[in-house]
Amino acid sequence: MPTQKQMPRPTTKDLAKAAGVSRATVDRVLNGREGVKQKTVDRVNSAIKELGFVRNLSAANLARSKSYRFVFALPKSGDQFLEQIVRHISEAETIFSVDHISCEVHHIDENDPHSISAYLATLNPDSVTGVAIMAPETPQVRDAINRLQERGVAALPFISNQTMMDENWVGIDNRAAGATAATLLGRFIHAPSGAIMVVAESMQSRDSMERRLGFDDVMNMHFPHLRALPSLETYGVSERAKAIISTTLQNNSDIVGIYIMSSEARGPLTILQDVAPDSSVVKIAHERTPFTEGALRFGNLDAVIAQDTGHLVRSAIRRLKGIVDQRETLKSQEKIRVEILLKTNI
Amino acid sequence: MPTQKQMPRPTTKDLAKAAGVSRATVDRVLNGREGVKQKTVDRVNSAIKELGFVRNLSAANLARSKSYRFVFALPKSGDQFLEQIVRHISEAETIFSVDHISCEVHHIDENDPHSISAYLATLNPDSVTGVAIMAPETPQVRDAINRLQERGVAALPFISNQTMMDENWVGIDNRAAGATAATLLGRFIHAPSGAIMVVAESMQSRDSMERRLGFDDVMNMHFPHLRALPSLETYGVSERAKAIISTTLQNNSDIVGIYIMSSEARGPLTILQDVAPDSSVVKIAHERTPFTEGALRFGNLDAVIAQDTGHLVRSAIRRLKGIVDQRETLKSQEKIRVEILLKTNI
DNA sequence: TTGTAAATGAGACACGTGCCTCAAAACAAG
DNA sequence: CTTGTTTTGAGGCACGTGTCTCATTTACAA
Repeated sequence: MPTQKQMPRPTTKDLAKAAGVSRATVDRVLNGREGVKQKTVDRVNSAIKELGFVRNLSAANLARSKSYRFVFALPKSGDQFLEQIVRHISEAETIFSVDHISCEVHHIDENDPHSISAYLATLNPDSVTGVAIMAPETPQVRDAINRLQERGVAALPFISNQTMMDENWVGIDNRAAGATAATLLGRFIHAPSGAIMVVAESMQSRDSMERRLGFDDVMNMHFPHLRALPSLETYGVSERAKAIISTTLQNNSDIVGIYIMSSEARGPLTILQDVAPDSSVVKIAHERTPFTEGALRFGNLDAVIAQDTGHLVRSAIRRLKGIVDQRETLKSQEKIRVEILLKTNI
Repeated sequence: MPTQKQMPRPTTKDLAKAAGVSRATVDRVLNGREGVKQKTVDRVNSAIKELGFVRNLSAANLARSKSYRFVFALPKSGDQFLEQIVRHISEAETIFSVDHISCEVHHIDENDPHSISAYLATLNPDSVTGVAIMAPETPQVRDAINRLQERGVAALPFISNQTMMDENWVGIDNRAAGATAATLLGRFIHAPSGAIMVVAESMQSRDSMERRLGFDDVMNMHFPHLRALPSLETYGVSERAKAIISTTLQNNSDIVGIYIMSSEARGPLTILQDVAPDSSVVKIAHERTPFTEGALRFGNLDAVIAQDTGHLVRSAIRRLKGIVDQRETLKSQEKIRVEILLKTNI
């Protein structure tokens, strides 16, 4: 029974001894204080490597009685998807409280980049450790994010993507999401030909555009017998939605599939059930909400493309904390998956 | 700008003051030492509620310089699924090291319940904090798990389910997984009728049985035009697999779909490609591995039903830690999802 | 009332790190 | 060499909790 010796982790004291300096100097190096000769810095750093020293974060946070205060800047509009997110934020707070993390939701006007950037400008490191920002991409917001980071507040685009943020955001690959919707529609539809209605809230947003791109890619490539119609934009107004949806249905008697791209499926789907209650049409929507779950169960939806909102929230928190602590986060854990929900795996 | 006051969390000192006792007594109550009058215990407990006191785990662990040592008891057989798990265990170790958690893999002979229970009997709280056990259900193993817990070692069934463990295990709902496979097969197959071949490693295991049950449920209910054949058991032997698969193909010329139920898809799928390379047959397998990913990309598989191995591992670690710390874990986070992978959302 | 056991309190030290002060040592420039 | 500056060391206190010891108080039975 070869039980490995349980070597305790080296401490700053061990470090000091190994580097032949005092604990005070070790502290100076570890916390980047100035007034240390380069040679000494090097000596300490190589001792760190040699011993495999990692600072004990709990002890450090205890000593400076540090706590993390994160803000989620979310759009005002209260659709079910956002409700889920808010719910998961408070849920996450309970489990992250052991790490002294607290979270707060701040509602922003997603259509007013100026007010968003003004709000972000008010945040300072003393009161807020980090922000997760869900807002459409605009130059103002991007600048505000950069300035936040310079000021020492961690900032992270959340769900809504921002160009040039590349790896540095939390959310799904929307192109893959659209492609997945197309694949499912294509394979679920048995008709030899027909049209597919695509409903969006607005095609202005980067997310919608990417979804549509991925959708069209797959449609053109693999299902040329199906005709994807131009995206209908509801602008979140139900009268308008009703009008354009019923017009489209009238003008295209061969509709065999419907792709609801927006994160709020309730409106369009309810209208569809009013206008065309029969329907052997294949229907796919986005995001898990109480409504889409119900629709899946009752067979009013055939599939849902979703991102796990709980995971989104926890991932954002972990990554904000990672930025603050200057630690890497685990990529494989933080990747948000494009989930497919059927009646059987809700 | 209503900045909330950042009230620091109450400490044991505050508790003592509030309860009108000394810190020593607070400690006696908090850590369940005896020799405290019931009345005093009550007084402290109500003070805890009143103040909303939660002990600072990092400080506590620092004080007793506690660290967690978890063992993953995994089958010997080295299929790709297990390799993924092992990989994710070492990956998880890096991110959990900040919590002073270390993990170790111990290989067990999954077909020898006696040796498994003998191994588990050797574990004691001094060297091992908790074990995640992946082993088929047997009375011996179940007993060994119970005895572990009595001895103060956290124990958690892992991936392989055990009856009566109910909520207390880490893994997917295999019935739902089977049902999901059936739904996808049913909807992907456009033929008006035909047979479906079902390949398993063995139907002895609880997991296989549950998958088959869920599969048949959906098949019978929603796709009566398809005929699911009896499960073929490969016993992990490739000669046998080859024989029974080709026989089945010969005897059923109308096969339109294949469901590979085992966690190792490579064997059966390779054989299929040898025996029947053309194939417009719809094929679905389990578990994400380098092999199944490749097969999805090349179109040799139409879908994969998977459980996120990284999530499985991290969930097990969190839950073991939860048991040790006597804290609740977040159900919504620990639920392992039945994932559907297509070419587009790998 | 006394004796004894049970219950509680007071205090110290430890865990690993941050942060501060003050003195000592090393170094540079004149 | 002296003077002034930079670099380093020694040491202490703090963070919140665990775990001792020893003294003191309280409760209860004789």
